[in-house]
Amino acid sequence: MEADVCKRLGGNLKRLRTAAGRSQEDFAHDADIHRTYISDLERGARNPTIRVVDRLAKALGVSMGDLLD
Amino acid sequence: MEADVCKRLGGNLKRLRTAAGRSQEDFAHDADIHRTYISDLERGARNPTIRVVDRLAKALGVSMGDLLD
DNA sequence: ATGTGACTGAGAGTCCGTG
DNA sequence: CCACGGACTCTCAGTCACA
Repeated sequence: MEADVCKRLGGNLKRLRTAAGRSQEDFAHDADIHRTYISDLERGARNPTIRVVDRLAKALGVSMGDLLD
Repeated sequence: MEADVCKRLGGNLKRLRTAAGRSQEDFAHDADIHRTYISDLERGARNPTIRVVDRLAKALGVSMGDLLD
C-alpha cells in the first residue's frame, strides 16, 4: 500500500476509463484535456491539480474519491 | 453543490481541522506545508496538487475523498 | 491508438511581513 | 491565532513532433 498518489490516480483512471470502453483520445476530448496529458496521468508521470482531477471525475461520472482513494 | 473544487476543499479542511482542535500553524507544521498556504487553502484561494491534498489527508487522518467530495 | 522528451506561460508553493 | 499582501523559485498545464 501507500503507493504514490500519482500512481494511484493513474491506475484508477486507466481502470475506470477502459471499463467504460473508451479510448484515451475520446476520453480526452470529453474531459477537455489534451490526449498526451491523459497518457501522462495514466502512467503516474504527472502531479495534477485538483481542478484537473475534478474534470476527470465529471467526465467519468465518478467521485474524486473514486479516483484518488 | 457544484461549488468550485477549491472552495469545497477549503470548507472541508477548515471543518476537519477545527474539529480536531488544531490551529492552522500547528497543523501546517504537521502536514509540512507553509502556514500561509493553509490559510489560502481554507479560503479556497488556491488550486493545490494532489500531492498536497494527500499530505493534508494524512495529517488529518482522513481520506482524500473526505476532503474533496 | 498510445508513450515520451521538450518546450513556454501560468500558477503552485515558500517566505518575508502587517493589522 | 488568522487574513492578506509582495516577491520569489520551481513545477504544472497545455501543446507538439516523433516513435
